[in-house]
Parts: sequence; C-alpha cells; structure tokens
Amino acid sequence: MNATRDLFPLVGVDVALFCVDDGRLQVLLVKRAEEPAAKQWALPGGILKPHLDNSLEAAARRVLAHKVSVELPLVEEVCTFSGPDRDPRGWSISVLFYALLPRDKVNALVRNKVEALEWVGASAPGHRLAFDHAQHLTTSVQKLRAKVDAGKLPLHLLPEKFTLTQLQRTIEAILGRELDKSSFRRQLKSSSDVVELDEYERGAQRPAQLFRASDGFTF
Amino acid sequence: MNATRDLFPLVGVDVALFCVDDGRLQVLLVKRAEEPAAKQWALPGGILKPHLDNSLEAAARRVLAHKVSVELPLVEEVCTFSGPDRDPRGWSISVLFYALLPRDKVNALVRNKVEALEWVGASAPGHRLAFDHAQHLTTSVQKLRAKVDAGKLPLHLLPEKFTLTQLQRTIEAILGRELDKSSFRRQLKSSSDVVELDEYERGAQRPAQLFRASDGFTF
DNA sequence: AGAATAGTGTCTGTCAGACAGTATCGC
DNA sequence: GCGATACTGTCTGACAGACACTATTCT
Repeated sequence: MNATRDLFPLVGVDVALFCVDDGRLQVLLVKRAEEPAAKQWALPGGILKPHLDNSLEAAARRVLAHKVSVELPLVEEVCTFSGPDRDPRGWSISVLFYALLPRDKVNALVRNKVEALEWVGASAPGHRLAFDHAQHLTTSVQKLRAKVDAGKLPLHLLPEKFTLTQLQRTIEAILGRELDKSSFRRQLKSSSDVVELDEYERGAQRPAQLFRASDGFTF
Repeated sequence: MNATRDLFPLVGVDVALFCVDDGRLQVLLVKRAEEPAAKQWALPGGILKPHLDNSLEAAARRVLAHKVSVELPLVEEVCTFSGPDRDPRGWSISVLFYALLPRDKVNALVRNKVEALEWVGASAPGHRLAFDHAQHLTTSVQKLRAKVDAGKLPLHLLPEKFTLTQLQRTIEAILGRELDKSSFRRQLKSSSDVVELDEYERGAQRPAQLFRASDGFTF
C-alpha cells in the first residue's frame, strides 16, 4: 500500500454543503464511521473512483448523493489541499468543493443509520473537525462570501420562487452583516439576474411579490 | 499501466507563467519534447512526484525551476481539470496554477536545448495548444483579471521599486483597457498596499517617484 | 385601530471618470 | 523655448447608506 503511495497519491474529494436556515449559514457535518479518523466529525468526503466518476465534481456529487436525496443545483470547486502528512495513509490530495442546498430542501437528508449527520453554524461548528477540515471550512466560507460580496446572488440557496426579503436575509447570513433594504431593492430592480413574477406570497401580513432567477442566471 | 489507471488517476500540474512586457500580458509556452503531444505547444507542466514534492504548489515550482532560473514570487492555484478523456494515458487530473514573473526578470529563462520556449500574447497565443490547455489559459487569465478587477495590485509583475505609471501600464495590460491617471493615483495614495520612497527614477523626462510594496502586502 | 411586514421617496456624502492645468526634466 | 512625461486640481454625474414615509395585510 505505502509502496504505491510513493508513486500515486491518494485522491479524495470533500464537500462543504451549505444551507441557510433560521437566518444562519449552516454546513453539514458527518460523524465518520470508518478509519481513518473514525468517530470524529468531518466534512462529507470520499475517495475518487475513476471507474465511477467522470470528473472530480462528479465524485463530489456521488459522495453527497449518499446523504442528500436531491440533485444539488450548484457544486463548485474551492481549491486543493495536498501533502505527505495531511492523511495518515500517506501522500494525499483533497479537492475541496462547496455545494448549495435550497432552503426548501433542507429536510432532504437521507437518514443513514451508520453515520450521524448534523447541521452546524458555518462560522462556529461546535465540533473539532478531523484532518485539516477546519481549514477546509473556513476557506469554503471565504470563497462563498467573496462571491456574494462581488455581487453574485446566491439564488441556489432559495426555493425556485422567493421574495426579496428572503433573498436579503440569505445574503445577510452569508456576509454576517445587515443590509439596507432600500439600497438592496434598488440594486435588484436594475439587475438582470432576477425577474419579477405576477405572484405574491400571502403570509401573516402584507403579501410579498415573488421573484425567480432569470433564464441566463449563473452563480 | 492502464490497470493502475483504473485505480489511481494520473496527477499532474500545469502552470501559466505570466509577465508584462512591452505593455502586453504574455504567457510562457513550451514545445513539448516527449509524448504525449510531442512537438505541440503547451503550458509548462509535469507529473506530480510525491517523493520530490511536498505539495502540489511545490510540484508546480519544481516544474518551472527547469525553465526559469529565479524563484517565483507568486504561484497560485487556479482550479483543477479532470476526467477519463483529457489525456491519452487515461483518467487524469491536472491542477492548474498561474505564476507571476517580475518585469526585470523576463530574461531569466534557462535555455534548455531540448525544448523551445516562447513568450506569446496571453489573449492570442498564436499556436494551437495541446490537451485542454487553451481552456487552461483562458481560465488563468480570467482569474488573474478578476483579482486585479477586485482591486488587488499585481506588484509581483514589477521590480521591487517601480513608478506609478509602470504599475498603471501593467494593470492596463491585464485588464485590456486604459485607466484614468488621476483616479488611479488618487486610489493608490489612500492604499496601504504601496509606500512611497524618497527615490526618483531619472529617465528622458521629468523624474518619477518610486514606490515599493508595503510590508504586509499580499496579492 | 394597531401591529407587522412590504415597498417607496428623498437627502446627502462619497467617489470614479473626465479633463484641464501645472511641474520638472532633457534637448 | 519645446516636447515629453509626471503629477495635481476641479467639476460632475452616479450611486450607496441612512432613514423617513406610504401601502397592504391580519387580528
């Protein structure tokens, strides 16, 4: 085993799966069932299987398919981690991705008896993470935040139809600060990323207009 | 060989080495000496060697050390490319980096007899590139441009001491558009990334004040 | 009516682009 | 003086933050 490790590195993928629930950015952790790092909390991940995976992103989706029962709308690479010491099995590469789970799909977690799953606050996981996954998590949050800061709208975290207030709360959860309602709406009115619908969401108070992502939208 | 390929992917690194010379953003190409894709132009790259490399970035630096006789100030990951078909040898991963070469070191290329080296315009290479390297190049340029667009200063492309006009020309070469001199200088005066020196570069006309990167500068 | 949320109008300071103007060198 | 490059001053339109205001629903 270690003989091959000297020629070929171990290649794996890890995924930070984000959702925004209860106004907070959350990330999915798993309690590992197998060695190495058994019984420790970590980001979901797995080993690349060339005969199953058509790409590294496909591997990331396959790894998550065991835990989430819906197709994820967005899986995007963050960066790689590599070196001889980060995994006890030897020289290894981990390609890190983040994925966004729509707010109305947060209960699509397949309850796997073998392992425990838990949503935790992305900026305060509350568990010690195995391997270098603490760094994985902070890097993933930074990348997500940078994109939203640059003006990208995280529509993949919302249902297909959403209100502007829902979108604002989602962005606030990612950025960690409150936005001005007036400026925010002005900005979106002149944006080509969202289109207004002739539908309204009836809630406890005044109904709110619904929007959806425009056809050419990309995160 | 192909038997192992089914279990372990081929892992390599490729590097887009940029410099700005003659007011244009240029990238280094090599004419490949060995199979696969022998005699075709490509970005410099090589296979990861776990017994030599401490990380993927170290592998990228090692690959370039054969071509450039100075330590590069910045090597940064762009993204990965992967899949069963992108290399004739089988399932493969390429981790792409870009690197920046200071303007006063553009002649630090080691003349390797075996292979041809050539600086070409980054947005119009003039050669058909092997593998998926054309995509590698455009993605690298996009990433570099995005960072500069976001306000980062590409000081690693300049000598240790530089004038504001040199910096402006460098940024213009990356962005592909001209900047307003007044706005540009106003912005830099309030920036903590550069510090002014009490030295001036004497040229054919009025001497220009020299600047250097501040101590805490990071690209 | 009152609470709660949706949505709008207005003011103002900031700042980037435009561009004219000044300064300092070599010749 | 003249050309060339370095550097500065001023105007203006666009826009983001702040915040008050109106609108529509439920109870």
